[in-house]
Amino acid sequence: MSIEITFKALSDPVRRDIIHYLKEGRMSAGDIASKFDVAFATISYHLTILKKSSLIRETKVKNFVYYELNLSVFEDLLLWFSDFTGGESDE
Amino acid sequence: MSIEITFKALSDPVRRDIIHYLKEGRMSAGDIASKFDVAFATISYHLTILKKSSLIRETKVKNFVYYELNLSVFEDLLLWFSDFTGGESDE
DNA sequence: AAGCTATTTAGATAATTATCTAAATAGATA
DNA sequence: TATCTATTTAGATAATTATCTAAATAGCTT
Repeated sequence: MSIEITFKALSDPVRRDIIHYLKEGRMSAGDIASKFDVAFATISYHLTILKKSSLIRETKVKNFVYYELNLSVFEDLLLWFSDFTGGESDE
Repeated sequence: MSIEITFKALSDPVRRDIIHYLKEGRMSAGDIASKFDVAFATISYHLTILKKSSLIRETKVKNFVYYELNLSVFEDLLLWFSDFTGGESDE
């Protein structure tokens, strides 16, 4: 996981909304897209970025593509932050 | 604190490097800038963005401007992430 | 006041990113 | 096979962002 790619992925409101929806469980690309007022292809673009960041992963079933959160990356991020709040100032 | 502004602030590598330096303690704008190979004014721009996100705060002493981390915002972010990972209170 | 020192602001430009429409791909079904 | 459904890719464009140089601000020191 690259923190660069991950933070870039999280820096867009549409992408944060997507991961919020995925908190409730896996969804198909189409179902995700239908929640937004932007073009289908735009959501596909955002899903690709989220996938590259490993924040989500895909599963193909029939001709659907389902997406779900990859929680282990969120835990890595928690760790990144706790480095600041934790108190150890040792490199 | 707006999560939008905060994530945007964290999405740039120079800004993440700045907060990394500030982990060691407060520093003047000039000392921060001297760590980077970009123009002074560029670092000033980044400091403004970090300040707007409340990730850092400034203190003016003489004609220096010192910056330091604002840890409470990091804790808010920790909370934002733990919402995904299941929370720390429920095991 | 004049001249430093530290930092920010302005204005311009290059690079990156988000968005759109249209076309392409891939699997499912008649 | 032809066609439908779901999704992605391509190409274009608009919006945003990071960067630079030059000028401005503000506080110190003599």
